[in-house]
Amino acid sequence: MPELPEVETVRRGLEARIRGRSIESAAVASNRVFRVDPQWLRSQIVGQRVVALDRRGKYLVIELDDWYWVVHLGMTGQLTVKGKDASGAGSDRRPDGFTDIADALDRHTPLALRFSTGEVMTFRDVRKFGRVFLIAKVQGALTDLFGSLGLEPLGSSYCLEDFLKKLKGRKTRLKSMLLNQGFVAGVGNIYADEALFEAALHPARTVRSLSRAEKEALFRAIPEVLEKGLLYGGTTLRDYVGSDGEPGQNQNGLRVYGRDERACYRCGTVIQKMVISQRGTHYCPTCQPRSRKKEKPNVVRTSAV
DNA sequence: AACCTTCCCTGATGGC
DNA sequence: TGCCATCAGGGAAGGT
Repeated sequence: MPELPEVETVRRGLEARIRGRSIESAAVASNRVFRVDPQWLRSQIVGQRVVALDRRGKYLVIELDDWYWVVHLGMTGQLTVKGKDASGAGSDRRPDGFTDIADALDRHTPLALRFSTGEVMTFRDVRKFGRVFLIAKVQGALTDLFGSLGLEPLGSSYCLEDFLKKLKGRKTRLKSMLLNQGFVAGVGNIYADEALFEAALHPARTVRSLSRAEKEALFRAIPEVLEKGLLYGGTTLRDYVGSDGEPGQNQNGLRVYGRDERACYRCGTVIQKMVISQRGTHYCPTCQPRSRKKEKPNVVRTSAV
């Protein structure tokens, strides 16, 4: 599930591989991921150069000469680049393995393009929860798309004052708040659970039940778990791969997500799973008590690590 | 306005 | 072996 660390890993990979390159040819197939007419998109991006790669929350922004080409990977989206010598070259084939760029399309791959240098980039999305936009580069062009997004947790703009302002007057549960991109952009189901564990907060607690110290703990925990995910190249549970096609490694470092019925690394208690906002939610009932922590927390340590 | 629920979509998985 | 139900979840849309 591509969340901020996964999207940022893809962005960095693309930065190294396609920035400055020109799109020589492209193929698109009708697919619900396109939020613009796919043939129109194709006609507009061919001949354009990749000027920059940016990210806002879970959105990847591929800046072309005249367009912002915005991609959201949804649940299973994969944006990968293969070098010109990456696949078996037949006698009648291009060095990249495709006679025609349209040959790179398949049932789950509605978009493929070739750069002037020979690399081929494809967008694959099995479950079609991804989205592709093409927006003209004019002042405020991305406001419609990004205007409602919340704080950017890894940016220098991320500050406690704004965070507290966002939480003010809210009654929603912590897990729901973290999943809502209007509070903090880029957190998804996995990192929400990890952040709540890191902050020692029960996911079903409400925003208004938090003490000042607890809000500060959550404020700090969010970028902490995202940075860790980024350090390990993202979390791969099933579909996620970076732009090089390689999975991430952060799944090995998760503290609670997917660990229900196993022992908490911190205290040994069995990790529980519940559903909040229709999402599987994992937590340690000892480390993340539902009622507010006592003045003198008495954490029992039954196992190391 | 704030908050919650439903729905989209497909492959993997488990029960029988 | 095959068939069917269930599960996973980001975010838009609809409901309260």
